[in-house]
Amino acid sequence: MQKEQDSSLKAVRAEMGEVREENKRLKMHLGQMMKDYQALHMKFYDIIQQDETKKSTSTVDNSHQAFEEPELVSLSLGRFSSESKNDGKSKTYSHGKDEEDEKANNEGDLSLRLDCKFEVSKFRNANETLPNPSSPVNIFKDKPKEEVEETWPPPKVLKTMPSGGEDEVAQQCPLKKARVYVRMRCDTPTMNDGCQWRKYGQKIAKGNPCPRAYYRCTLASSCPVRKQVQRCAEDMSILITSYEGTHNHPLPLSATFMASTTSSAASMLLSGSLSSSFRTNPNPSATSSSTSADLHGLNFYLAKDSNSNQFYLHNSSLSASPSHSTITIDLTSNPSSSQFNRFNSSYAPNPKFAPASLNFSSSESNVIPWGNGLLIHGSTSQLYSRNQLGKLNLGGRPPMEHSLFQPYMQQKTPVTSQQPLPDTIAAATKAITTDPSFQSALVAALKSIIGNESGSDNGGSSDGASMGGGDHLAQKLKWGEHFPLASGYLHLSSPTPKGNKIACTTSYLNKTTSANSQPESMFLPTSLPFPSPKSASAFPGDDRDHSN
DNA sequence: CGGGTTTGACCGGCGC
DNA sequence: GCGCCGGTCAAACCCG
Repeated sequence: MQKEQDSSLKAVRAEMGEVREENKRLKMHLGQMMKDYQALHMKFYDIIQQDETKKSTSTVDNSHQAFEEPELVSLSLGRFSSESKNDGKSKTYSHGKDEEDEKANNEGDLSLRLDCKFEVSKFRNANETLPNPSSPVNIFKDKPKEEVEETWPPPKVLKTMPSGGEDEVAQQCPLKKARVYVRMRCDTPTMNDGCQWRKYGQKIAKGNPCPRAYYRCTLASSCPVRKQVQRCAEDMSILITSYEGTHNHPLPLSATFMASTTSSAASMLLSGSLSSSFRTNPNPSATSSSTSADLHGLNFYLAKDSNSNQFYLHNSSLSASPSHSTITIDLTSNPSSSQFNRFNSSYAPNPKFAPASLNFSSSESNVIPWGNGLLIHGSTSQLYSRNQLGKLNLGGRPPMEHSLFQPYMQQKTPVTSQQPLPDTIAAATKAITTDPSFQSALVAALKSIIGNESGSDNGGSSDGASMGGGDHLAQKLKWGEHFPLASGYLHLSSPTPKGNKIACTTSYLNKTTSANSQPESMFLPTSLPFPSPKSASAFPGDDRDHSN
């Protein structure tokens, strides 16, 4: 008995040592990335400022272009193209000095290091020596390689997808399907994701009494994007929407959130961002083995089902199967429910799809102010992921973001806190629900996080008519209308591929915040995100997507 | 009348 | 080969 304890203790210590070593390496990489980031950030500002001054007097379309371009430049993190186009650019993560300091102050926080792991995982191809070989458990060692080869959009989609355009990169490796599931509580039959959808079919899927509705994007006649809407069998209030394909046309801003989210998530899924090292997770609920990790603030908790090769995610994650890759974005704000169980039981009706979830909700999330320009969203619900923080780098131009977030950041919360922080949550909730500036900034931040798929989704692009620079406010209003942050729980994750860091570009933020005189109605806090205003029926059975 | 929805039929993949 | 099942098609229908 004693021997066993000693040996296990030794093992744990050895593991700790390895993790420490890995941490050191990661920190080094982080530092390097920070330098690159700072440099690129400065360059980016210059470019943006030039752009803005150049195009401020242009037509609506041009203004829009000015709006879109910065995203294409600065937010193209985590695209497939980013890797080949500009490795340096891909390093423009949101790691700020504060964050680095914060990490330094949290020596023992493994999650932060894992955060780094994903950061560097992006450069796996370029630098095979990146840390993680000593990782105690690396169940994804093989898996990610598969994922790397996976592609987005799926081949099926490619058949109908017009060549050229911004999907070129994606078309370069048409191998596997990727599907992004979005879970959210929604009373309405379908969430309004900003796109126009035409229903083309409905089926009763096995295992779910609620019919599944099939939609295709009608914003462009040739758009290959399809979505399926289905009520969760176990919780009818949860709407499960799956997206497949990539928009090959400009999207209205209101649609970019979801499009970018799904696209980014899929990209991350397919790009093998999970390839970095993982650690075993002692969570007994894990079916076989489990891992937890963090993708730039996205709490990853994966439980690998050895039988089905499925990865269930506690908080957020993604996975791929040889045939089909799925990722789940959980936007349900249900503090009382067990996400893990949800995913395990009610999710992924089709077992042949390796389900994964990217949970934007957390039972014990907090919004942690983190220094200048960094808004940290973290979850405290994991065993060792509780300090993994989704980071919104709202910095870059300290004065503005600082002033913007100062009031909320002053709701200081210890990063190392292990318990739910009601005060913080309350503060965040209040901030989210009451302060339009904050909301606006969050919109920008979210947009920046997941809007970097604009290359394929044309995130930030517009439907042309109303998306001019002068209509930015209107866009935001629309956006806010479509995407009210739920229940005061703001769960930000950053499903960017290849572990790209989330960065809220200052240009966008500035634009956003500069128009922060918008009325408070910009965000209508509601417990149900993405309500479809026109929706009439409550179930996909009579699921009419009136999001158009 | 045009566009969207409904719904049964059809098709292809997959497992047995 | 057969049946199941998910996904899609397309004619009929509905609605503004």
